[in-house]
Amino acid sequence: MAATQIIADTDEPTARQQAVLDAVLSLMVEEGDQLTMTAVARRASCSKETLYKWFGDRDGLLTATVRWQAARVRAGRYDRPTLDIAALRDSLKGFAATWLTVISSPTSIALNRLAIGHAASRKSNLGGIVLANGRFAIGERLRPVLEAGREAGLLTFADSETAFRTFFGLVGRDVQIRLLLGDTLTLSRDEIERDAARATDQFLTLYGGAVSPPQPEETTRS
Amino acid sequence: MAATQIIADTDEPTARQQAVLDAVLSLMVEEGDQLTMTAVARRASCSKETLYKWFGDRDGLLTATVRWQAARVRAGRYDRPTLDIAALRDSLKGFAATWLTVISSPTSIALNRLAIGHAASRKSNLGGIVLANGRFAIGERLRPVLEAGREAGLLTFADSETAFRTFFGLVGRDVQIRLLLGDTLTLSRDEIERDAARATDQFLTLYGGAVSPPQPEETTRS
DNA sequence: GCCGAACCGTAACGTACGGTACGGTTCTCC
DNA sequence: GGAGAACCGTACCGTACGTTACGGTTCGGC
Repeated sequence: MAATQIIADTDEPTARQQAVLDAVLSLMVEEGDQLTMTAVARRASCSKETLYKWFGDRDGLLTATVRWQAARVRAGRYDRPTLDIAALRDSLKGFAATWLTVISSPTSIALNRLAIGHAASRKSNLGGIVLANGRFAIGERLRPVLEAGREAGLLTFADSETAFRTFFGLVGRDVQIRLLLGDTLTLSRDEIERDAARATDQFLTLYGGAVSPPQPEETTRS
Repeated sequence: MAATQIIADTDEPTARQQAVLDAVLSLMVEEGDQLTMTAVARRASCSKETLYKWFGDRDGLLTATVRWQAARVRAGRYDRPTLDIAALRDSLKGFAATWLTVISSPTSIALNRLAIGHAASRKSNLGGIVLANGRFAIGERLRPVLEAGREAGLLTFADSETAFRTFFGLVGRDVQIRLLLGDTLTLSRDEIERDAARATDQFLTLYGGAVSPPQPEETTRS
């Protein structure tokens, strides 16, 4: 083996390597298609030789980039399930707003496009990594909230996974697929807040226990 | 111009050309990545020269393929809005089941992956075509049903587009993004029927007028 | 100050693939 | 049955890009 090891799955990239991965991300967002090794080397002001020494090959670089972005998104972490309806609503609304913010960000769009393109071929499970750190990670983080709500009698459902998937649908609707397909759809902070509130109210209407949500009016527009 | 015109946007492809486009579709589903002009010519038993004469270039071939598949999907067409709750429920459930069947089909997955990959670059609006014939087409077809339901007092909403987007989310949930990212998720006919019924009941719970849906129980699993 | 490791910049290589050219074959029309 | 168009199969060309190689530079350790 060479003196400098190829970056392993569990290794934390060095600061310089992180800069390279950030260059990949920025290039991915700006150029989309033209994500060549030469372009990455130029953007990151490093040599291609170094790229290959650190990441093995192009797939390794992309995989490291996806992991790097995933680690960054995983930062926020708020469990501590509470027991009153207002806190539950806030918690759900916060999740919804965060999720909408993530999926509508240029970085997420570019990353998902890349992973989806890769899912077409067999090699290197980029799609699996994105799924594990996106859709499934948020599901795992939301589950204790839902189950705490059920134990407090605020929610009624048989399977938390099914309940989460409904929430997921109410929040995301057609946003992600439209953005991925190139639809010019901008979500302002206000729209995200309103959509998050609407989805949360709808979810509570469907899964709320004895307690009824404030008013399920339909005032928000797309 | 050559004797044989390049296939125009409005032209119906000839039978032989349709066979070529079907070859593209099958190749796309089976090989995913390896959609080269040489492979298409081999699969379709035609020469590359013919491909270029008929479709101009690779993008033209892909565009024609997307249009061809879109025309095929657009076959079923059922409006005739009725006025009782049972018919409304059936109509919604039918839409939901059809949509789930479409988005979970290998052809749709491959086609959307291709269009999403293309959306990353600027050239040739494949993503727009897929959106127009998928998401937006079904929205336009469902709108009269929703508005007829509202006029009959069966549904309550301010904006049919917003109502449709909620229905869209309740039906699709995380299915499409998971499939696009390579998750092995198979939907049997029974599961599709149950999911369609669940989504319809949930939608009626949220948007039903004075009439209350039968029982909003939560028995279906994912 | 010297040595070697790490790294930068760039040139070079091999291949895959989009696109073109061309000879041979089939089909159509007269 | 002869001319020409359409088409098949294949060889060919040019380019883009992943990957490798190499000379020059910086930097930490002694």
